[in-house]
Amino acid sequence: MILYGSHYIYYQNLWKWCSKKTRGVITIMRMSQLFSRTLRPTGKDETASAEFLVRAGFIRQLAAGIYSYLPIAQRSINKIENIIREEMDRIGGQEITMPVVHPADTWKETNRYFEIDKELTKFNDRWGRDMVLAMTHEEIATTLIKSEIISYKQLPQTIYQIQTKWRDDARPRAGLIRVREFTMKDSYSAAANWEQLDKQYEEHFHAYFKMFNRCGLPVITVQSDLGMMGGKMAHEFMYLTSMGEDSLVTCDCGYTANSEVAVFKKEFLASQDEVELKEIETPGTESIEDLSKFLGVNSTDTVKAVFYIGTFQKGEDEFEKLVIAQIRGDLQVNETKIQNAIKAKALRPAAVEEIEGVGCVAGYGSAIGIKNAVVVADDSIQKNRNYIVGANKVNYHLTGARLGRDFTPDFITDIANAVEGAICSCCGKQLIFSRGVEVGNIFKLGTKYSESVGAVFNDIDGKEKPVIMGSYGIGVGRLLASIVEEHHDENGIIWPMSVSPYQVHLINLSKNTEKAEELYTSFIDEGIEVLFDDRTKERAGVKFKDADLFGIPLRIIVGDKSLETEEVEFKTRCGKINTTLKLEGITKFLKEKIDLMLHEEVLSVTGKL
RNA sequence: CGGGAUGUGGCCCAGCGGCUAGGGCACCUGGUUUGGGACCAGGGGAUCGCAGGUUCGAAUCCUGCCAUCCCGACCA
Repeated sequence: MILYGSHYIYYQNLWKWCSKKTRGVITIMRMSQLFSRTLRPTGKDETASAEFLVRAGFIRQLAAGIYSYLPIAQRSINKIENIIREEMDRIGGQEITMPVVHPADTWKETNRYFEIDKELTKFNDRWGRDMVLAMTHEEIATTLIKSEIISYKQLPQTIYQIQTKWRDDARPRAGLIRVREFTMKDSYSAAANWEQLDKQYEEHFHAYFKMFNRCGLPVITVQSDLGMMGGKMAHEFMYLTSMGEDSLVTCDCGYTANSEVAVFKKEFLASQDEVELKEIETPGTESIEDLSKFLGVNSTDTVKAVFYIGTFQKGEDEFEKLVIAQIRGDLQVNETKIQNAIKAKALRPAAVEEIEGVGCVAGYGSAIGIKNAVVVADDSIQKNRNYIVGANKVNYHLTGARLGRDFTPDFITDIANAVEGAICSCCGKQLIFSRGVEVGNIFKLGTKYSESVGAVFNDIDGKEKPVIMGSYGIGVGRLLASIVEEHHDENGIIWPMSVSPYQVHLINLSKNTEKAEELYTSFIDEGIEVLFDDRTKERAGVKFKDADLFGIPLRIIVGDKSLETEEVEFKTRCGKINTTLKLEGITKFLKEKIDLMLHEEVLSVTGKL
């Protein structure tokens, strides 16, 4: 039914439009008609995925961290999304779509409206109401759960969507790896008890591995920071690559963690008798290295102070306060751990004036005698030892300082940063440091959101309880880029069959287009996804270069020479096969090859894990 | 938010006080070529990021702003 002016036109022979051949002609792609174009090398130093996706005409940048996906990319994206859908549906997920623009109210209820800084974009609608752009959907999913779930009999439930998110990231980079606007698969689970949540979490854990495997991407899981999500437990799915921006540790014993939360074994020393606090002159010893050299002591006998300004939230008010982090001299502090320990909204290094403002002296600082500051100490500082600490006086330190007696931190916990050479706390071996891209994550949220939104249900005992939730994300564009990072050579992309925009790249080099056209239609009729390079004005070299760039796994070349013997050339993009095929039975051969590749890919990626 | 760099036809870059802003790629026309990014001839296409200022004269120098990229901070 088409509307022209005010008249409806009904097609009499609608069935014709749905016939197999016609449908095929509609879904085709001929290179001569492709919307995008390929670009020459730029010579810019870019990550492989960014360079090839742009050059091959998959994506175009609109602004920093904001991209359009062109037709060929969209085909890959659709395949990735469908793999995600299949695996989500398999664990009982139900697909929904939630809005991208939210009234700020719910975000105020959970306090994230105030807690999250500039990354959350806030604006007003025409009535002046506070609105936000969705950076994630916990608030809205919880609101939906609140409205739909009233009884334990309805639980457990998992809903998911594949939706646009906006995060005003301070530093977008590396093409699609780190962007501001992106598509994300996010699921939210609702459970009546913790056992149900554990099961949902585990199901997601396995489903994620399946999805990444099917997309041809090897990943590992690491224990991760809870960050702005809050909650109880979290894992990140990491694709290991040197261009990754996340730093993580692994160990042969199986321990893995994002280095933000990585724990390691700290050396504990023999106890010492209590001595008096004594001030000593230590000129020009602003660093631990200078200090221990000057005094001829080990750096483990010192305690350093690192100063930050923490932003804290109290109700709707926020305030800043100096934070003094104390840690044994040989160790480094980890800002994420500090921020989590003291429950600060934000943390930044303090300026000298701010340090002096509470009576501390940078280079000779400690928490001893300081009132107006939040003090957090690392658990490497032993109660039964004497330490050399700053005297808050230029060129002076204190000896014999004891934890508990001389300084009494507000928090004592692990705030140490795992660095190269750190020892695994599980098995005692050296931790291995790597870099990776976070392609997915899973969180046990617990009742954080259900409590603030009021998503409650009646349990079997008749009592009203908050729903126990989980949240699980996968960055679709980042996944696409990671796949390219993993599968490319110097000439372009080498798609895994499962996510390749097309299965077969049919290249015609013959002036007589008849044979190629014939093949093309027969491929379409057999359901083979084919990209047809039917361009007559391009030379062979251009077509080959473009084909390499596109990275479609199978290639059929129609040329005059092989046609003489009723043959065409067959080549795989990975370079393993380069041969000729009889025209007879070629579609059957290709279909079998495609199926085989889909099967083998999953096996080979699984083998890497 | 700190540090650095760059903005010149669609893309990559040259020009860095002197008059009509230049090349390569891409595009259009014609011809020759035709298996790994062809060649010849002709042609179209630019508010030189924006706004001020200095100057007889500004793409070029100065100031401010904006944008993009890289490093760091930040980030599910």
